[in-house]
Amino acid sequence: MATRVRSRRLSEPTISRLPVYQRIAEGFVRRGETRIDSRQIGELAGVTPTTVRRDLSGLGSFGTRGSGYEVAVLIERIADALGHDQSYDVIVVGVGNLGRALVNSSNFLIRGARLSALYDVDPAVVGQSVAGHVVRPLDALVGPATLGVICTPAGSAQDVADRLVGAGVRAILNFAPQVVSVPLGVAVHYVDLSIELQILMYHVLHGTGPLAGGVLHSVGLSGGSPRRGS
Amino acid sequence: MATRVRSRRLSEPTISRLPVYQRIAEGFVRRGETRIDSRQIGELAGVTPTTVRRDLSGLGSFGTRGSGYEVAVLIERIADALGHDQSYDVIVVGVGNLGRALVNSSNFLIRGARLSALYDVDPAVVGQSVAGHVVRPLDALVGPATLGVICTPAGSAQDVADRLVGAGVRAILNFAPQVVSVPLGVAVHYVDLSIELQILMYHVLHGTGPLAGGVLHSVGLSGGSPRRGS
DNA sequence: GGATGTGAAGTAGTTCACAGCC
DNA sequence: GGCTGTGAACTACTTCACATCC
Repeated sequence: MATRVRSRRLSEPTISRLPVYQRIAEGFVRRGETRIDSRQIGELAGVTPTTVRRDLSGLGSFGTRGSGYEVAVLIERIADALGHDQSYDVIVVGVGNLGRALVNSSNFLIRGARLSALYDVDPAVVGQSVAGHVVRPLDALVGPATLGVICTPAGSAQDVADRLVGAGVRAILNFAPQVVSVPLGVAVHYVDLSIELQILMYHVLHGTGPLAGGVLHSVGLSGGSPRRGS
Repeated sequence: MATRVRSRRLSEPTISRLPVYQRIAEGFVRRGETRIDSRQIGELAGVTPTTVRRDLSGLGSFGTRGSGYEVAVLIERIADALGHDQSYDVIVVGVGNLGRALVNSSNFLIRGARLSALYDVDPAVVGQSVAGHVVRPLDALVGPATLGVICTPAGSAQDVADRLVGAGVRAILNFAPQVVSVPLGVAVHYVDLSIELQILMYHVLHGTGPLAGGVLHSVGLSGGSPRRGS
């Protein structure tokens, strides 16, 4: 059952905004609201109402002219588009400060994500129990898992990425400040803390306030050389 | 001395890639290389050579036709554009798992960023010494500082943002899963871990491999209603 | 020859403006 | 009246293709 198409392909910015809309809708549910309109969503998400409507129109036409969207349906549709009915296994490699913080964070492993195993190279860390999992040695890394998280230093990132791909991982979230190369078909996203700070400082220095704040969205290019297919 | 214009306004995607190029160039320096070309940078950064050249052309014309860029000059120019000669104070609010991990991370506070103070509401945490700073109570939050980092739960994020702005902070990095509203002129970037996972899962489910990976960059809209621009 | 720097073309995303429906 | 959904216009970013210079 490959699900009925699960809506057509959405753009990257749209995909990154849908979870925000969904969170807003959940807030409405919690407050007992039953309907929401694009202006309200936009206000809370920091985007224009038009953008909200354009984003949602990609999920099919389920709003009501004159009165907005039913929150329950909205949540449902976004969950469906994002595949929240699926659950999936997450491997975390690198159990230092950051790795530990992530697996213990209440914001991290939600909506179907399930921690499958933790790995590290450091013999002092291997064998420890973290978030209910015994940390295993990196050499023991095996699948299956859907998603891998890299929390190692930059120098190990490529090696870890290769191992993750070898274990069948289809997507990687990389916290190491290092671009990694992966085969086509594997998605990689980067969270680079020092770069975020540098970007913000650029705005401070150049007074780029006008278009301040923002809902996160990420973009990017690949591993292998982008053209000439790899 | 407002520095001579510091090059013209760069696009958001360009700004987010420059630190990556710089890191690559520093790797070359470390290996004793003295020159680098756009193809090499692009390969390692995961973007096309054209994009690299377009990005760098915004910093002025300092390459040499036929042989690329001198690494030392490249690093210099990027540092100049990004304001790396400035140092600035960072306040971190919320000293839970994540806040702790950040301030202890070697990737976080670099290139001019200087930890100025840590705050928390939890009396059990206040008074503790973390990363060489005694955690202070949130009510004692005062400036001056340039940049604030929010590592609190979502519910406190807006309150903390208001306090940070009150303390004179010009830019905020928000790890709480909550869009915050700030005055025009204050930049906010979001790092939302669960959203990153959800985006990756979307790609896994839809087999969006072709244009895989990606250097993170975030954007967004602000606080006030986005239209009616000022 | 070889790589930069950049007009011109192409592609993606956002915003406008309004027809359509409740 | 009010708000959705969407063609059309616009803006932003990327990629092509090549003149230019070492």
